[in-house]
Amino acid sequence: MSRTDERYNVRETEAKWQAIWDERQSFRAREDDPRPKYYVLEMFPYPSGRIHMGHVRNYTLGDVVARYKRACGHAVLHPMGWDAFGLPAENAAIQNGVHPAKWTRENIAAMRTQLKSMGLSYDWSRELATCEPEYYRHEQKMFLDFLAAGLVYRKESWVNWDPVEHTVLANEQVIDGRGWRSGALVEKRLLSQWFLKITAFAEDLLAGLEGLSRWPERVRLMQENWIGRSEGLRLFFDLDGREDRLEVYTTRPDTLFGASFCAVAANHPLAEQLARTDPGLASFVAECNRLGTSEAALETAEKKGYATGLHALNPLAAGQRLPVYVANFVLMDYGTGAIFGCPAHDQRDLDFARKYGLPVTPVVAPKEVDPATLTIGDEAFTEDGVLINSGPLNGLAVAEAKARVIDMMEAKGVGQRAVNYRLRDWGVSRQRYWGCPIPIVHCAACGVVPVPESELPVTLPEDVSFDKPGNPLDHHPSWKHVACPRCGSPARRETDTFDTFFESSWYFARFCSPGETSRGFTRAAADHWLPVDQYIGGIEHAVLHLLYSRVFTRALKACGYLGVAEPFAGLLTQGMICHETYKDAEGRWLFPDQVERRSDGSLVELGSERPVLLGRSEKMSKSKKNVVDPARIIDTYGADTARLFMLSDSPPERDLDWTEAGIDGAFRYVNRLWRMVEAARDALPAPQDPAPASFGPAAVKVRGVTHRTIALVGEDLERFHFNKAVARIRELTNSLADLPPDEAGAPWVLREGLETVVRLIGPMLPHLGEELWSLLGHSQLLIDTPWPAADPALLVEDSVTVAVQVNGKLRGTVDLPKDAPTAVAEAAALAVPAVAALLAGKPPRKVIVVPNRIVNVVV
RNA sequence: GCCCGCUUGAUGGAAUGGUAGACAUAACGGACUUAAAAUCCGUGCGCUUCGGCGGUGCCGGUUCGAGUCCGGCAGCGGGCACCA
Repeated sequence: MSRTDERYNVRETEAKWQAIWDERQSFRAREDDPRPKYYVLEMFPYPSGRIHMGHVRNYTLGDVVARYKRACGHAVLHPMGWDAFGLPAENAAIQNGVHPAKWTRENIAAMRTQLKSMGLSYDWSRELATCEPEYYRHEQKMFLDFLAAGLVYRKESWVNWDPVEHTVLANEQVIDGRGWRSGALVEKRLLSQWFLKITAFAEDLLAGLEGLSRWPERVRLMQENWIGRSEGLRLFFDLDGREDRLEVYTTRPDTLFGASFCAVAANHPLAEQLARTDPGLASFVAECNRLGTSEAALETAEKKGYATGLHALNPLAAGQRLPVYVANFVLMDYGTGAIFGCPAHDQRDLDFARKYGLPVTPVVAPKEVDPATLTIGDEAFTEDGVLINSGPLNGLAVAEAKARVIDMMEAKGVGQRAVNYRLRDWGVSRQRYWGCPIPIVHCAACGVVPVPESELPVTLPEDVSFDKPGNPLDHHPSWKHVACPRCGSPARRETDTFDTFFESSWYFARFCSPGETSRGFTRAAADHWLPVDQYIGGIEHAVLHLLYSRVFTRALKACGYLGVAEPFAGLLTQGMICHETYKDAEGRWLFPDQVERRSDGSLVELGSERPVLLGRSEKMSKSKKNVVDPARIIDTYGADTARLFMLSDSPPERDLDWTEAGIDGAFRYVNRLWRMVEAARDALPAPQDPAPASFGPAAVKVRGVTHRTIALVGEDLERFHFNKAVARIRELTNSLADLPPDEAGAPWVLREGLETVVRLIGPMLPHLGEELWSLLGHSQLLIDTPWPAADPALLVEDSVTVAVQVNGKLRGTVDLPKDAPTAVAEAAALAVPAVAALLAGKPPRKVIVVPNRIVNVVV
C-alpha cells in the first residue's frame, strides 16, 4: 500500500491523544496559576443514561471556548458534573424496580465514558454528583443559614394531587386534567411547604440585569418580564351589606369610573367562605381547581365566572354597585387575588362583560376622537388617551389620572400606591424521595426545629420501597422518627425534599473547591474563580434555572459565602438539534436507522421495503423517534467529526438540523486535512527554518490569506461565530491546496499555512490537531502551544474592488488602490461605461463615496 | 391566553445600512479507475429578445442605498413557576 492510500485512523488516534492528555493531567485547574483566570461552564446534564445530541452540541461549544482561551494564555477552569436528583430516577424505580441511587450511579458511569470519548478538556478531578451526601450536605447547611437570615418561610400552597397514586404531580404529569399514570382526575390540594423569599431580591434581580452585558438581550427581557414589576394601587372596596372589605390591586386606577364588576380567584378566602353555603359556587370552585396549577392551563381555559350575589361599592363613584364574581382567570398568586374589571379598556374584562351582559363604559378616549361618538365593539381600547365619563378626572391624560386617583384614594384612606411583582416566592418543597432531604424536624412541643449543624447531613435512607403509592420517605418504618433536637421528645422528620433546582443553583460554586468538607466551597476559591466567565446551555433555561441561580448567589452573598451577586458574567444559549421525522403507512414513528433513502430519493422502511412518509424537521425527541445516537456517530466517524458538524453548519444560538450528509461532509474535511499534511510533510522545510528572502506572487497572496484568517478566526471565536470560523479555515485550506508547488517560497508558505490551519482548528478538532501538529514535527503538544498571532503587515491588501451603483443599483465595479481619495474613486466610477451611458452626458445630481466599498451615483 | 424568538437558493447558512447567496451539503457534468468507492476539477436564484429585469415569508414606510432600521400581518418554534 502506498503512503497516500493510507487512511486516517480515527479511533486509534483519538484514544491516543485522550490518554496523553489524561496522563499529563493537562486540564487540571489550579488557583496558584499566575495567568488570568477564565471559568467556562456548560450546564451539567441530568444523568438519563446516554448522552444525546443536545449534550454533544453544548459540550462541544464549551470545549472550543475552553481550549481557545487556554491557547490565549488563560488559566482555564472547565469542570463537569451531574445534576443527579430528579423525577426520572423515581419513575424508573416504579416501572423497573431499580433503586434510584443504583440507576443514577450506573447512568453517570455510562455517560462519563461517553463524554470522555468526545475528548473534552474537563478537569475531571472536580467532578461532582448532586445526589451524593458530600454535595447535598452543604446545601442543607445553606438552607439553615437562609432560614436564620430570614430568607425562608413556610406557607400553604396548592399542588396537583393524584388521588389514586397519593402523590403530587408535576405539571408535565398532568395531561388534560388527569394523572399521566393513573388517569385519575387531578385535584388541587393545599400543602404546607417551604418557600425561599426570592421576592425580597426582585428589585436587585431587575437592576442586576442591566449589568449583564454579555447575556443575550432576549434572555434579559424574558427575566425582566418574569419578574414583572408594575406600579399601581391597592385599594379597598366596601362590600354592600357586609363588614369585610375586598382588597384589589390594579395598574389602571385611572379606569376606576369605568368599572363594571369585581372578580376574585377561586381560592380567594371570600370565595371559599361563600362556597360553604352556596353549592353552585362550591361546584364552580371545584371545577376551577380541576384546571391544575399551570398558568398556561388557566389562561387558555374559557373565561368563566360565577356571580356571588355580593356587590362591591366603588369608592370613587358614589352609589355605583359592582357585582362580585368568582372567576377562573383571576390568579390568587398575583396581586391580592381580586380585581375590578373595566371592560372598555381591558380585553379580558371586555370578553367577560360581553359574556355576562355587564355594562361597558369607556372612560378613556383617543385624543383625536369625539368622546360622544366613541363606542367599544369587540376590541378594548388599551392605548393612551384622554379621560372621559370620569367626573373630576375628565380631560386628564392616563398617566395624570392614575396619579390623581392614587392621591384621592390615599387621602380617603381606602388605598395606597403599590409596587407589585409577577414574581412569586420560590416553593422549594417536593413530596418526593429522590431529592435532598430538608433538614427540619417537626416537634409537637417545639414546632419547626432546624436539624443542628453537627447532625448534618440528613441522608436519604436507601432501604425504601416504591410498592406503595406516595412518598417512600413518608412510609419508611423508622427514618422519619427522631428525637426533637431541642427538647428530646419524639418528633418527626420533614419528609419533603428540595426542588432539584436547588442543587443546580450553586454547583458552579462547588466546582471552585470540590473537595472542601467543612462547607460547600471556600470563600477564597469562590473569590478566585467566580463569576463564571462563560456559561453555555439551552435557551429553555432562560428563566427558571438562571433566575434561581442568580437568587441563590445573592442569598449566599447575604450569608457571607461569597462576594459576587451575579454567578454568570457571560451567557451563550444554544439552539436545539432537529431531525426529519418518519412515519410508516400506519402512522407509527420510525427511527432514522429504520429508514433507507433510495437512489431515486424515495424513502422506504429498512427490511420491509414499505414506503415511509417524510415529516418536517423537528426537535429530536424520543417520542417522535427522530433521534440519532451520538455514540454511534462517534464510533463511526470519531469525536472530531461530530464536533466539527456541531460547529460548522449553524450559528450556536440557532436550531441545528442534523443530516447524514452534513456529518459526511465534516468527515471528508477531517480526512482531507490529514491527507494534505501527510502528503506535504516530506516536502516541507523544517519547522524552525527562517522565511526565504523572496516569495512568488501566488505565495504572497496565500500568506495574506493565512494571516487574515488568523485575525478573522480570532474575532469569530471571541464572538462565538464558530460556523464562520470553520468556513474561513476551509477557505484557507482551499487556498493552500491551490498554491503552485514550484512557486518561489511555496514550501515555506505551505508549512506556515498548514500549521496555521492546524492551530486554528485545534480547539474544534483537538485530536486531529494534536496528530497533525506532531506529524508536522513538533514535540510540544498543540494544547500547550500558544494561539497564533497575525502579522499586521500582511493583513492589508493594497487594492480593493469597489462597487459602482447608479441610484442604488449595481452597474459595475472598479479596482482601486486601498484608501484611494474620494475624487479618484468618483472619477473612476463615472468612467464605468454603464454609468456614463445612464448619465447620458448630464452631470450627476449627487455622488456618494464610501471609501473602499462603494460609489453611488444619483442621477 | 401571556412573554420571547425565528423566517435568505434544492438544503444549512454568509453579508459594521453599501457588490445578496461566502463556506458547506445535495444535484448535475467532467477527470482518474476494468468497474465501483474514494479523490480532484467544473456548473450552480428565477426570467430574458442577452440590453437587462425580478428576487432575502407578506404588505407598507424611512434612506442616495434595506436581508439589515421602523410600522403592520402571516407561519413556525421556545418559556409559562413540580421535567430538567
